[in-house]
Amino acid sequence: MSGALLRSNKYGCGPFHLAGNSFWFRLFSSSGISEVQNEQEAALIQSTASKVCETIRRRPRWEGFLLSLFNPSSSGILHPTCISLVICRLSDSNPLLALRYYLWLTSSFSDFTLDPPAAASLLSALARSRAWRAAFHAIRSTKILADISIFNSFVVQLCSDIRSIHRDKNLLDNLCHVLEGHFHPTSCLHTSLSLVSWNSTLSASLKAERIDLFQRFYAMMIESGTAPDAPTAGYLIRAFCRECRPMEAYHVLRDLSRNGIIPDVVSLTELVASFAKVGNFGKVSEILHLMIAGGCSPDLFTYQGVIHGLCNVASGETMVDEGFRIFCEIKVRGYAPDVVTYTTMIDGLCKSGRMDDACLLWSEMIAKGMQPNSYTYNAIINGYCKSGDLEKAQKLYDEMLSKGLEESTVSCNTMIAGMCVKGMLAEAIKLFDTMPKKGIEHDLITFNTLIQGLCKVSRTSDAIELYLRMAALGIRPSVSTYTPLIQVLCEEGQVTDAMELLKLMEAEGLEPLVCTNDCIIKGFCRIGKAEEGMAWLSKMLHSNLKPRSETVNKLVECLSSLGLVDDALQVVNVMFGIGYSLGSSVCHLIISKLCGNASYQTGHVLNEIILMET
DNA sequence: TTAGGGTTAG
Repeated sequence: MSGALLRSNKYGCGPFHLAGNSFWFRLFSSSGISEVQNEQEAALIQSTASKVCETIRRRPRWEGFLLSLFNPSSSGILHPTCISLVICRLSDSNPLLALRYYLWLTSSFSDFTLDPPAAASLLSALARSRAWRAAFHAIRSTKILADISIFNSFVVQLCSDIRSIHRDKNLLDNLCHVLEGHFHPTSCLHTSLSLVSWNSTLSASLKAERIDLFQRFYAMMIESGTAPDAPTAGYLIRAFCRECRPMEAYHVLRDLSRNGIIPDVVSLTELVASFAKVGNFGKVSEILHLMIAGGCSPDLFTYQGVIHGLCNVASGETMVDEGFRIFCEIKVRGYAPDVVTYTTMIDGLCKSGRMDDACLLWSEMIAKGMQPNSYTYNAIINGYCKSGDLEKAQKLYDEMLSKGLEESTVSCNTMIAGMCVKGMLAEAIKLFDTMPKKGIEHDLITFNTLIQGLCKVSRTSDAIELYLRMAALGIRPSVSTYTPLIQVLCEEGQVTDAMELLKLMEAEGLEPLVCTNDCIIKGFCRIGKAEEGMAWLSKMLHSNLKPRSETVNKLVECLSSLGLVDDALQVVNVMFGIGYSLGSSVCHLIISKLCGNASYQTGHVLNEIILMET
């Protein structure tokens, strides 16, 4: 009985790991007792453990007097079984108190280590109550992780608590850091985590969108000699996809399939979607065939990814047709498109201007008992905004609200863009102003859309005011913020201000669009500073940027008007080099200037111009 | 027992 108590008690706590010179060891050795030898002692330890728990629960700052309340040599308070009992009991009721007791022990007795079952009990109690920071405190400041099995269950518990991981951005970093310390060559812990634990770290990193951590966990896993399995390969494929490296993911798949292993449908779906997104439909088709041949049938999500890629505007209209064909085909084959699939297809049709087909699908999904959600509404509202039917867009917007679907930054941005396109700036500004009152945040797109709208109608100072407001809100401007501002300033001849903005833009590490350079040159022409325009052109050419034909024509015209015919001819030469031709009015202007000045013997260029004219 | 998909500017 007494032996059984020592080996394991009803709390699952085994014997305390005694260092040779520990306080308790000396205490019992000196009295000739090294084990709990009878039931009387067992009862004493039980009783002391209960009293210690009571004291810790009820009295604040017990650390200062606990040892004076319980005589170490007669109460058994420092007996390993007693300590384990206290830890386990406190862990059950109040894990943070258990941790406090544990930290008190480690700080009071330098050679103290908790026995693995009690350590496991403490850590799992902290994990159960999601006290991850406290758990990491225990891990970092003590030797609590001496046993690998404790580590394994801790890792799995932490990695499955995605809510906490999302809430506390440092949790996975902490885990990675602890693991790196433990698997360091100088560490005494050489046994690796289990495959399940490693996989859970990879899965959690993906869910937290922390590919940097994924790579570190994966590197540790491989270094520690753990062989990856099919789920590992699936996670690896997904990690490569997230990094926009589908070819590397594809190579992982190839290596696996050579060995007859086909990863899960989720990772293959992500790979298919990645290739579809970049328009590599050859690879899409290859993987779909591989899936079917390997017995891992593509599902609705897989085809959804394909259709989404095909409907992408960048892919062009014919691809939307192909997307629609697949959408119809999968229905025939027994797949039941859901709200997301319908939304994707409706959005694709809207973006290619096929509003009638989009409306047919809209009715079809409702007839099938599916209710459009905010994504579906936004897609079709955007379609009507783009096609200029703002009345229909507004009607659907109101319908969306009447159905209890919430307005969002996206829905407001869509309407603001639609209003701006129609020149309804007052309405756009009104909607913009009501957003914060409704608790809807402005974002970069909101500001960019409205700034562009204001610039389009030359409300430049209002646009600049908005630009300053967004900066004050801490929203970092993007290239799309600056482009319309610089353009309108140039059009108004305020080239100095435009250059100021350009400098700000470059200071923020933003690369101006090529057309912004065109605006600057035309701006210089507008204020009669053709030579500065020419200098800017030369800068563009040195940077291998191709100006627009219209821009160079303007520059030639301006230089000619100012009588700088030599310069004008130089630019004409550049134009011919690029493959541009002179517009007829500019041509007439330069010829008249040449004829008016006999000193210009520029036969070559003149000949070319005359040839071009005829 | 579950995972993974869709909407806004340029």
